[in-house]
Amino acid sequence: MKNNVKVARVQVDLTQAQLAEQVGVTRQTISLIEKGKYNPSLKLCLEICYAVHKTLDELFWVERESDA
Amino acid sequence: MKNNVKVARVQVDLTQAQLAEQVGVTRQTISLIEKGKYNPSLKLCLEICYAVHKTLDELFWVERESDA
DNA sequence: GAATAATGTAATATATACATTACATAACTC
DNA sequence: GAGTTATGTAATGTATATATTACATTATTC
Repeated sequence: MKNNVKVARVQVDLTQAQLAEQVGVTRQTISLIEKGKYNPSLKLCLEICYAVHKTLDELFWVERESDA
Repeated sequence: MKNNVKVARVQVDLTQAQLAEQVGVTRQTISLIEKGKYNPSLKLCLEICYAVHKTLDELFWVERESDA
């Protein structure tokens, strides 16, 4: 679950803790999402988008892996 | 969790069952997502995007509700 | 370089996405 | 209108996203 949350968060000058509070989750959840270790819910993805002023595609889009 | 999955699915001429099989979930899951009763995971959202040839923003973006 | 802030991460608990099974209704075809 | 296909949805079980608590490590600041 690679994504661009960390870069976008730093761009708007928020710490993990601040972003977490804005979107209503814990700091640990933000950390794990940035590390790609969680598969976040759509709702949480949208909240993060709003907080850092980006769209879903900008933060979370990944091209399909070439078919097996 | 309003979204545009149903319209996009019909455009590529897939039934709920066919889409479900392509993305690796059950038909019930697709039905509930289309009905807006599930908050799907990012991974599943991406799989659906690939199957119907749309992006996250096209299928799942919703503007932030005006702040309270 | 000590104090503080920011981040990584582990252990355990809880909520919920999703599966499974099943049945009911709606729409389409003969 | 009977048979089939597509869809809605309920009950129960399982996997996992997320919370909570806690501690360690890595900047940053004085």
